[in-house]
Amino acid sequence: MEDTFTIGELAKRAGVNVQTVHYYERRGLLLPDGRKPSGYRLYDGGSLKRLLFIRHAKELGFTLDEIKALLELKVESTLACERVREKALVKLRDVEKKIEALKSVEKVLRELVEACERRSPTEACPILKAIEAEDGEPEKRGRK
Amino acid sequence: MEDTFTIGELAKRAGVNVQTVHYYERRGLLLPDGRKPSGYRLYDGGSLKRLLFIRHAKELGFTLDEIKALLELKVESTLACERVREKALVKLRDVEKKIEALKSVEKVLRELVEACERRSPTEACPILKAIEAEDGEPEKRGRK
DNA sequence: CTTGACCCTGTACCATGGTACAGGGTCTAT
DNA sequence: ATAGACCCTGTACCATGGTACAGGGTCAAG
Repeated sequence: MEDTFTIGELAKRAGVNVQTVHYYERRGLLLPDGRKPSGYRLYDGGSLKRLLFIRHAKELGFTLDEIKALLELKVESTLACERVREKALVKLRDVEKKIEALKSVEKVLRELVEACERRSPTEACPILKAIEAEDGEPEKRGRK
Repeated sequence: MEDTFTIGELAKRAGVNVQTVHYYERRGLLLPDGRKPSGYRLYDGGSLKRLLFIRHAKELGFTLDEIKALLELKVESTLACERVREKALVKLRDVEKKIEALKSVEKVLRELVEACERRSPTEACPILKAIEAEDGEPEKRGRK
């Protein structure tokens, strides 16, 4: 009936390690529910859920600070849903942007690799040539 | 005809700042072509190309260590092309994997936001519920 | 010949998300 | 009652890619 456990068990159940739980505590994301007289931290099922929440949110690309904010929103639960949705939406736009950026990188890399396969044996490496050439700001030379 | 310039000019032409050039030097990516008697570093057009190469390769998602390896391959140029292609290919697979991971994150976030919009006003926030529920390892309870 | 912009070296610091270690105390099984 | 596994606090360290600052020297213009 005492469904409380030590930090080691909590960590194992959540699939993180003990120092990480300490770290989250330092960062204000997860406080123990109590302490034994010896000073050992005690956690209950709610803590485990919270820790799993942290882990899952991290997988969705939220930073620890963002997760902290989400956890704080949970507390003032009723009005929070709209704000949670907004945060998720912002994160969604973020993720979409990252995907677009990576896709253009992917395209360039793919073209480079293909150019490399097509090259005649005497030519210099087209990948290196291409990376050199690809330019951002022309910036005319001539001293300032 | 002395087409050499100081670190400040090099940095400006490449669009990075001076400390970054120092940093790349510490990391072994870009050494000055010489020094003035005063100790001022001198760079030439080749350095600029090299620095731009670094910048572009970074945009393609290579780390500084990987870029260093590419630059070293350039030196032993002839046989290098195949190895450059392999590195680019590895990076391409990397990028593809990142895109896939982000897409599944995108999907989850999108579903959450949509669920949130559909929810009846009395229900708790479905995003928070979903993040809690989403589980990795069930790991039956009962102490070890 | 002084002022300001630039350069030098060396070191420390930033964020991010942890990991590791030192020097203890506690708990549990044998 | 002692070994080994676990816990405590506090601090330092890791990678990554820089940025900033201190305490100087140099260079060009006016």
